[in-house]
Amino acid sequence: MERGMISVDRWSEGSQVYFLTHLHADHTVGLSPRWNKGPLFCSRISARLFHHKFPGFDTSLIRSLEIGQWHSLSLLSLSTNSQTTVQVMAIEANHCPGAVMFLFRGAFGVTLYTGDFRWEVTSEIAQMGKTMLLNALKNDKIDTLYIDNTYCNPSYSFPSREVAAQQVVNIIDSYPEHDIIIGIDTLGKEDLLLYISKMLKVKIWVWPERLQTMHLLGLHDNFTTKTTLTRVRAVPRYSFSVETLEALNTMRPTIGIMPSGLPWKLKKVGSKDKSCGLSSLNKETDNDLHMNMRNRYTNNIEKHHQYIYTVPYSDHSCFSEIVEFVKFLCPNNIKGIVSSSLSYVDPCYHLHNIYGTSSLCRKHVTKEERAGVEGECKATLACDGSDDVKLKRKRIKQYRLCVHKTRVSLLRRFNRGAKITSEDCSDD
DNA sequence: GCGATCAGTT
DNA sequence: CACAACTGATCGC
Repeated sequence: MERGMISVDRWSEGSQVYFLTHLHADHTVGLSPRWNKGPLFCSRISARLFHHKFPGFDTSLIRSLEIGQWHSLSLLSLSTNSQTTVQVMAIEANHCPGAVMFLFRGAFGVTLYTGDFRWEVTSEIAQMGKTMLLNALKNDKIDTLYIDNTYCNPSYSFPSREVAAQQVVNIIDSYPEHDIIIGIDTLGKEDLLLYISKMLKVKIWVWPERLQTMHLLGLHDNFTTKTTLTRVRAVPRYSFSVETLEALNTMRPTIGIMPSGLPWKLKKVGSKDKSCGLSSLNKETDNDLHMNMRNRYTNNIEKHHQYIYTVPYSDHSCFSEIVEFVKFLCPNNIKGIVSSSLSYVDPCYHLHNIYGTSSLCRKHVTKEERAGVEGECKATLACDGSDDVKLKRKRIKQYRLCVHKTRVSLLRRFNRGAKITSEDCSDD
């Protein structure tokens, strides 16, 4: 962020202080148990989870910040070569447990780094965040907003997580005799699982390592590692596939649910019929009754495979929420955090029209628009050669028999728990 | 043998 | 297709 001074979710360059918004893997690239470049600031929950993710990490480096309170840091200003005070406040990001935004105030002005965040107008937590931001900013304007632009494109639109969670419950309800598999990551979507657990009055199976995380979050009462106790299981997303579901269905009727903000477009022409075959499942007996029920409960939910539903449950803001957020803050400059997505091409391009209604910011916008166009050109240029690059990069694959698992993968497996794909893992 | 990076997956 | 978040392979030291 501030070169040589402050890094947020960046761990390789040299800074005086480091900030972690949350513990998802794409924000901890470069962090390891041996990392020791300087003090690391994060929320209290992230601090608690930190040792679980990086056992052996030098705990004296970790500083947990109280959410909603200003903290002062004395840093060396590289431009004036003298000590300068920077204030920072952690603000609830409403993304995953422990996730926060960081609001900085210093000689460089006011900067807000959102990390990943969800700005759900209906959610109390987002309202708290809003109040917190208002109180913190008072009359100050944000000079630079680093924003989670993951879904910063008008085509991304999805309901609140409350609504999506109910959709999930409805799906499960409509398959009373089925096992249910839900794809999740190592952190996040706990609220969805809790909602399911409470509404259906069942515990939810998670893999052993995930149960430890639940313990650390104080949520373990609603979870178990005993398969016999429940028909609802949350499994690692990377072990969730069509093949997995088909394999499971040879043993027990099983439905997979993938909570995701992605707008899955079901393209299969004429897929909703006998072409799906229903294979060996004896579903057809009660088909009519249940199909009617399912249709009623699950309209506008994507069933993109015979056994798989995707539900628009997202921990990132949808486009309209991003617009709301930017309108609310009206920052002088906007920078997208996510650089890989299409939306990065011009995070401000999609936003510029909202400035049209807000003359206060107009002059800053034109600057941003220019930046956006520039970025777009660069992206286009990069794309021109992409096929070539891809061809060059595409190496001849050597299909060695890899009996040998690397130490890294074994360690990762050990740390995260084995990749659980089915009905194994008896008890804790 | 390690971290860093690439490739591939849902 | 897209994305985030992940695993596993490979590269370079």
